[in-house]
Amino acid sequence: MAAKTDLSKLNCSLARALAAVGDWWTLLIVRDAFLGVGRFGDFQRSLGIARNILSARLAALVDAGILARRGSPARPTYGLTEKGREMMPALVALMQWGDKWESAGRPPMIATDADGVAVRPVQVISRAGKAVAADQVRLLPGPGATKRTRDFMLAKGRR
Amino acid sequence: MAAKTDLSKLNCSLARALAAVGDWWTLLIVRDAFLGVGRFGDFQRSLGIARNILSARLAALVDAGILARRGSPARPTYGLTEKGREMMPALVALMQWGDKWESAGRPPMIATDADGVAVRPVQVISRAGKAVAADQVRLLPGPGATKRTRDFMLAKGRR
DNA sequence: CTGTATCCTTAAAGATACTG
DNA sequence: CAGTATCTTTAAGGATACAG
Repeated sequence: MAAKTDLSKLNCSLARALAAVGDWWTLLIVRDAFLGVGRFGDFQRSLGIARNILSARLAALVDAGILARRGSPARPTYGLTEKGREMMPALVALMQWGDKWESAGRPPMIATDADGVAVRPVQVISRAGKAVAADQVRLLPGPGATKRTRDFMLAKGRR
Repeated sequence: MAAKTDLSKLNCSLARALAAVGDWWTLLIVRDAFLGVGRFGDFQRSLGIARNILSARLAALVDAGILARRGSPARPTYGLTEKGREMMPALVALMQWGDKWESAGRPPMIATDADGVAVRPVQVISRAGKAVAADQVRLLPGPGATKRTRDFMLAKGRR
């Protein structure tokens, strides 16, 4: 990072999402939270992260409304909020991508439904309910687009 | 990051995915590539990234097999490979999360199908074809899990 | 056990000049 | 236009000691 540009200014939801959770530790902490980890010490041992960094990350996640501190202040538990839980599809999609392309076909971890049956690969689904292939997905300006963004996207979006 | 631990050692697909694409610029470059950007200069202007950084990131992405250099060596075009295109669901999921939680309901950009109709929010879908709520998704050890990972996940995974 | 406070190292990012 | 080569800055991360 170092002297990094502020991603949250880029007028892009992806950039904002990354600004909120855009480093390794943050997403891995969220993953641990999904796994049921809640204690400071458990995060620390699970991830091998330095205590001060973990402290800062947890505070940032609470600040961002992704985690919530619960229980006794002296010995709190960190749990996902709704905002945090809604990261699940992105997390699973990333994990599946890693499974397929970076784990040589031997995934250390798989996402399942409540019955323990592996879920489908996450897909982009059209309004009509059909899977949309990656090269068919288009990114178009939304209501929050600036003129600059709009011009850029329309110029480049023609394919 | 500075003296960072090597994420690719964590035996976690998410960590490996993050190790491959785990910084802001990388994902934003991939996003631009989805938008049709292919030229060095266009990436540079679009993102406001320093030339040397862009150069390094593009090389890393090519090296990781996410982008491919095509056309004349003197004036190449960077295009997504299949591995790159398969990041789309994760990218869209992250973008939608940013839309909902970080863009005050005015998304600068929306994902649509080929007809320009906004796609559904990305969901985790069970083998049987039903949406799985975030708190119903379970993460279980896969074939590549080490004993340590397995023990950890089973201990924490009980909910 | 859950942090906070320091100190230190290092690598990531920026700026910029230069080359093919 | 598409990079490479330097140089500098800065902040992220690690280690560790200390506090409640």
